[in-house]
Amino acid sequence: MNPNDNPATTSLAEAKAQFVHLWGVSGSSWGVSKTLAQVHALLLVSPAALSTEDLMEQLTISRGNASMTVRELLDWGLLYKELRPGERREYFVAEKDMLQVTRCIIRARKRRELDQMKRTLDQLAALPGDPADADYRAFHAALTDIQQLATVSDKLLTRLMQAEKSWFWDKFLKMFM
Amino acid sequence: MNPNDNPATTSLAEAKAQFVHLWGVSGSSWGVSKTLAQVHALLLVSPAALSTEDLMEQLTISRGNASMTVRELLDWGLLYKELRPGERREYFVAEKDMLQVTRCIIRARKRRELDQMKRTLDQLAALPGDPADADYRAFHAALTDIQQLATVSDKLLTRLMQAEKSWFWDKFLKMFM
DNA sequence: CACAAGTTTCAATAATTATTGAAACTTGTG
DNA sequence: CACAAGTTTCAATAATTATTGAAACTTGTG
Repeated sequence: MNPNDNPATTSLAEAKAQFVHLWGVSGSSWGVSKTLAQVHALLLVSPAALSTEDLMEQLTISRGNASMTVRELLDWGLLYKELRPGERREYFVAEKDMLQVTRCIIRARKRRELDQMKRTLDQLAALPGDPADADYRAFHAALTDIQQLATVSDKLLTRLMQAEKSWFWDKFLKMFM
Repeated sequence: MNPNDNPATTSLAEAKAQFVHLWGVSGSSWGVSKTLAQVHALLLVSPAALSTEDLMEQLTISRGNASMTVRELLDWGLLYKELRPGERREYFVAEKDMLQVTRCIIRARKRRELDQMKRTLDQLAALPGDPADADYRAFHAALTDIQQLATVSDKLLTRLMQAEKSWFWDKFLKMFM
């Protein structure tokens, strides 16, 4: 009897499939492609490492898509290569520690959403203007506010990224006391 | 002489235009449409309230686009209507307090990115399974981790949203001591 | 070096998302 | 109620982003 025939295993496989599907949907609202989210989800709940071939098959995506997606996830730090001696084929495992996963995601999103904005804000704030002009002062004050906020967010995110589990919980508790 | 001819005013207008442009670019990386970000930016740095007509003209967008975008920003809580007695036309002003703006953005993003995910996670966690199966236990443990993380993020964001300026700075300082 | 077994790139295409613009609607006023 | 002055809706279209799949590349081995 194929082990997938027993009801418990079948329902587990279904649950995993559903997780992959739902993670994909969520991925879209987080601004990453459905495929990226699905590959990540699939590897997160897969006890064994999977090859590009496995991913293509299980998610019915093309070889090119699988390759690019895996490369991006490696870049985020969410996946590791697992090399098997005597095999050309590469296998991938997901980082399973959710604290680490969170750090990687924060890092990637900060880079994409915040760092770029900070650079352009600095540029704008450096533009010259007439301090005697009330309109100019108002504009400059708004810019400064935004910059300050960006700086605070940056610091907060950076701190969260470096956080140890204990630190995180400690501060978190303090925050809500 | 047209006031826009003096150099200081011209450079201010240019700086504002650049701000609107850069906010639009940033908007894309934040997952909102360029137009939404630009309308918001334009109103943020505009001392006076603007009408749909003004927005169409200054950003060269269509009436439909302007209407939908303004409606969405009102929905986020980032814009207010300014009604002028004896005029049919509606004018809009932006919320200028950046702490408020941040709250609105956190609320909207939380709703879009987190709340939906939490619901689906709860659904998945409720799926039955065989506790004797090691694979099932691993899957369930992963789910629980993710749920826990989602809950913590939710609480953190909710707290940030309710934050008073003083509270925010106080906690923020404590956090980095 | 030729070949096998893989991976990566990238132009073409598909899918998705944003925008237009005209028609339908709303609201206040003579 | 007819009209003017606006707003909203939504099907068609444009713009953007993701995906495919075949060709180019890489790497290890006899």
